[in-house]
Amino acid sequence: MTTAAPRRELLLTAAAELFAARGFHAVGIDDIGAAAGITGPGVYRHFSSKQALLEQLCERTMTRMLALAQATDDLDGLVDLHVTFAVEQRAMLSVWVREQRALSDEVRRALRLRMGAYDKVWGDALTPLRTDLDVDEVDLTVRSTLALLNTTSLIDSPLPDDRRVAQLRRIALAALLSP
Amino acid sequence: MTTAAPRRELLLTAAAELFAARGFHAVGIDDIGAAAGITGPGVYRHFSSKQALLEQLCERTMTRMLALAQATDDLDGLVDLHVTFAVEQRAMLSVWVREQRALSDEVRRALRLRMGAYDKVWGDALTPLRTDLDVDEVDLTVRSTLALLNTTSLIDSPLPDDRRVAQLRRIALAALLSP
DNA sequence: TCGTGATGTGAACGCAGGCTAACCTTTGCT
DNA sequence: AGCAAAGGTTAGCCTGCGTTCACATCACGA
Repeated sequence: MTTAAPRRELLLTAAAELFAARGFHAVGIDDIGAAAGITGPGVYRHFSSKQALLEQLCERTMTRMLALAQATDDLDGLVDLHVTFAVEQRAMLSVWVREQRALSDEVRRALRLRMGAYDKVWGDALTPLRTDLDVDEVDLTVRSTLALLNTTSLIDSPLPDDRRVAQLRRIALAALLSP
Repeated sequence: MTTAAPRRELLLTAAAELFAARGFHAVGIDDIGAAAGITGPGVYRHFSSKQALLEQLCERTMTRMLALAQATDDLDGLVDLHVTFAVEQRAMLSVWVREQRALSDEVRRALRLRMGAYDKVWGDALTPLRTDLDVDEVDLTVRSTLALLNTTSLIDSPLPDDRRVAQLRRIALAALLSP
């Protein structure tokens, strides 16, 4: 018997799946509740609103990613990290990519800031390897590559996960390093 | 004095901008009308519903892109085409990337089919150049690269358009061709 | 000049869906 | 035991917004 996953956790992961599959607006509070084994209004015992749920979701994902990235410092490691994350946390990434605008301005700004810090880690790792590019070009390169990896969450390929990861690593490194 | 743009056109471009900026659900029918110089209900003289408007938008964009791509046959040309398109039609692409799920199943399926045809043009151009990859890997490579270019529409960089285009071309070709 | 179709307007309708209210059970502490 | 807090339930409120209606206006061919 699995250790009782607290309802709050159930709700978060259920919501992530649903948002990823159908989109924030197409998912009702009742759907979220049901997916976690309770009725709609029960959700409000754990989150103050549907938006707040989305915010928690983005917040915690971003925080985790940033922490891991800051503990890594070579580009290879960063690519590995992000690719693995993109494959494992597919749902969360597709939510982040597509539902940002459903967040309050305030929260969105805060998350963008942290996203900027994440980009910076990558930029710092890439800059010494690409002396042929200026700052803005490095930045565009980093952000495009991350966009590639993130949007991957929207693609379903017949490839098994391991080969998918391998191929994505190669593509990402090519995009970053080819002069 | 500019030649009178028919209202229908005005509505389409206005809607594209608005959807891109705020998202389909956050834009009201009144907003769309206002941006084209009429009131909300007036929109229904030209489109049967808000969804139908979105559908037309996606439909026409996809059709244009596919036609252009099929008239091109080398990979360089395709990359040029898509990069240019991504920079010029930023709004449309961001709508396509993020609002697909607001479409009816029927229309979405139809558009996905055409998107598949577009991917295939790229795949056919890439396959002979990447004999080291199998079919599925070629496919993932193509789709990732397209995803990269598409999502670029969401990134704003201080780079002027021409340098942006140049850098994106390089990145895309690297992603496609580096072994 | 009149009739007709195309286009636009303000007012109002209907309803989906997020959220609140009122109430019930269970748990655990004193 | 007994009280409070946590966590669920059903019923219902209420607002926003897509859509419809009834009515003006204009362009224009007969």
